[in-house]
Amino acid sequence: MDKRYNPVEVEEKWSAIWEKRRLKNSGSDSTFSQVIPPPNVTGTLHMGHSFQYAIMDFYTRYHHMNGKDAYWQVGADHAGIATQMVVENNLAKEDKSKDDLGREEFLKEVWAWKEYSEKNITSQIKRLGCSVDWKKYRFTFDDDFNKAVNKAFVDLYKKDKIYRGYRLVNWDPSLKTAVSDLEVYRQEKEGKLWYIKYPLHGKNEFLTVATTRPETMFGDMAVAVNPKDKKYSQYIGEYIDLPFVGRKIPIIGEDYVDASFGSGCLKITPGHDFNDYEIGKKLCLHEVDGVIKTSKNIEDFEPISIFDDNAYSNNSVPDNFKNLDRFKVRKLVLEELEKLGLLEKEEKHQISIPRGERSDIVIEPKLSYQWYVKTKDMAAKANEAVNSGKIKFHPENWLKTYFNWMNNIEDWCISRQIWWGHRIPAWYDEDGNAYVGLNEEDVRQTYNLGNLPLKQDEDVLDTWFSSSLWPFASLGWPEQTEDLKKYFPTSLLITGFDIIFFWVARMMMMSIEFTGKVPFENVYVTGLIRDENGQKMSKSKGNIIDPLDLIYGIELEDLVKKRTSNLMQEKIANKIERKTRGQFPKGIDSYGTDALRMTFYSLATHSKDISFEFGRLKGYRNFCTKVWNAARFINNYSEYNQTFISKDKSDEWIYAEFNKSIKQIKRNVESYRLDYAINEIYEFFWNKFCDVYLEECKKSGNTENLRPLLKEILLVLHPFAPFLTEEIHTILFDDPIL
RNA sequence: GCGUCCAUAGCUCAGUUGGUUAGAGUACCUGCUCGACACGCAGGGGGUCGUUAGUUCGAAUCUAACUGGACGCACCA
Repeated sequence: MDKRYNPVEVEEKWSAIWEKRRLKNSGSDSTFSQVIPPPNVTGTLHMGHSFQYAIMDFYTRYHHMNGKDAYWQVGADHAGIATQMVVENNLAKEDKSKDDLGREEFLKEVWAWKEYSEKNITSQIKRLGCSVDWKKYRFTFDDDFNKAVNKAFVDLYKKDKIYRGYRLVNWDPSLKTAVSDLEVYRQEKEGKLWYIKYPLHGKNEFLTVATTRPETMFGDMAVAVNPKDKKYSQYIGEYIDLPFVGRKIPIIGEDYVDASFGSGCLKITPGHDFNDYEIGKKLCLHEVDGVIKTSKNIEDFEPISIFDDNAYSNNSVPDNFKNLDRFKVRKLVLEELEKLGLLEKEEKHQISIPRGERSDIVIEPKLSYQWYVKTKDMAAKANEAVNSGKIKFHPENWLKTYFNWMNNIEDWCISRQIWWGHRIPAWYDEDGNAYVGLNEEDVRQTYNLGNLPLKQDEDVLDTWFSSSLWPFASLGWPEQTEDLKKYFPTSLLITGFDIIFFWVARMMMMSIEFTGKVPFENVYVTGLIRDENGQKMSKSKGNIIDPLDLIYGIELEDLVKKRTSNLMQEKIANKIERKTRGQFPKGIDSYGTDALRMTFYSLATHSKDISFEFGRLKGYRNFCTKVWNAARFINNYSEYNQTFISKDKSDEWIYAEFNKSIKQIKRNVESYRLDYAINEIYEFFWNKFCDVYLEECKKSGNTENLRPLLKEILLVLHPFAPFLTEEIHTILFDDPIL
């Protein structure tokens, strides 16, 4: 044995062995199962993945060693929008767009990328020593999974839990697709509130409306005032002549209007604002010969849409405002209003702008046909499972976050106007009637359509729709496979708090819907890995650490290159380079996977942000060396007991301490406190076993118990540091642990 | 607006039911090349536990207010 432990060599050896095997306790009637949150095939894995996989692997090995039939389902996610964006960006570098290629050719490109990314990801998972069965690998867009997705869609449709609706959605003008509420974030910003004078019809008077979005005035269909507002209530029933357009729009009374805000008059633009849409719907606003009318018939409701898919003004606006970007329209509208003397004033105003989480572009509410899942009933059932204790959250306080969202859940828009994803299993005839079925043949038979020309829906499903089926579909559903029977519901789900709504809640709803069972019994919600200052790791901040660089180490020049290449803004490269050189003047050392794993466990506290810190990593690398050297020392004694037999006070003491530690560790592991657990074994090994017991043994010469005790310790340590312990165990006992 | 979380050593964090002198890793200081390990050993310094008031025999821990910070949800045009 070398004086220093060389993790890289040892780890490469064992990970190559482990990737070919499958942990099995087939005789056991008690199982432990979990599914991997399938990583997106968008590139490579980051620290957050490594962190969570380290914990998942811990639990898999731990339960396996405790006699359970432990199973960890592995796989990857096709990640619709995210992956499509990566491939589109790659094409853009060659000055090509997806439309140049066409749908079929483009999808070929995406599949090629998927292969590339998948190879990276799987090799990384293997390198971390994850005990998964690679023969059971699943991809959310493989053929069987596609069937499961179609079946889920069709079943929900038949149960009237999926419907198609024409309404306002969050439209991403850069991706040109609808996105769900969750995929929109709000940016707080200082904006402006413009006061615009709207001329009253047949009078030489004006009503002043206040708006943050003057460009949408072409879509105005009413002006609303509060009926209790004495200043304006007399105008209810009169009309406005909408400037530029000449449309006659009614002045209506609406309790929703806050008389004290702005001018107290609110312009109603049902085609471009969610609140206005609701008001417009209530009054069934529609235009007849340049006049907006109200009615009691919901069929009449017809909002005016003034932007196209790119958020450029369309034919519903006057000629000189046509075919312009919405922000240019705004500028022009303000200029023209000014010229007409209709712009009364502008005020500074705090606004929150909706932006697409992927594209960062300002979301434009847009009228369109989309598919929706009715969520209220499903959410109620999921909540019931939580309330009855069938699903437990760890730590529990995440329940509040969960309920906060679930109790106010809205229908889920699941259609996306992109190409990479599960095509919606709906077919249309020439009149636009939709038929839903597993495939075209199924549709023709079910609806008795004969040879009627049919065209499949061009849209694909939200990625989270397929992800929500993952816990059971990855195990074989809708087939009643052995795996499904044995490992479902799964025991544990380990995931970050950031996807409780996106994923955890939706898995719960879908699982109960389709299997009648909860998807998992326990949810261990982890924090998110941040840099050493608690900052989110991102390419643009230049603070990304690749877990592989911690395992293998990296030269400074390579690290600088890695951090400064492919930046969106070239300007920040210098800053990042300086920062990197300052922080890592000698590059990054090689620490090995076990040290990294143990660092992750020690950081797995119950806080939301987890600052990754090199001090810890160094400490655990030192610990690995310590364990190695203790083993090397013990290996020098050729006489030893087969099992631990207490001979003196020192023996009794260490064995009692060891048993205390084992008990603590068990307790901590079961309560999802791996930070306590790792600390316990660390402290026992270093402070008690090495510093005290080993020294006592040297003095007394009673060294026969060292070897059997080390063997026992290695077993306890194994799920924390699998490579190191396997190597030592094999050297000293000529036999691997697992 | 509603809600959640955080503030403890230079740094990053624990503090598991309210109970001795508040802990760990790292960094720092002083000795040690003495046969496992200098990625080590033996010592050491370093904290008014964000502020204030309260509950209590006893508070880092419970309560309230405040200050500073992170985040989630819903939003007034």
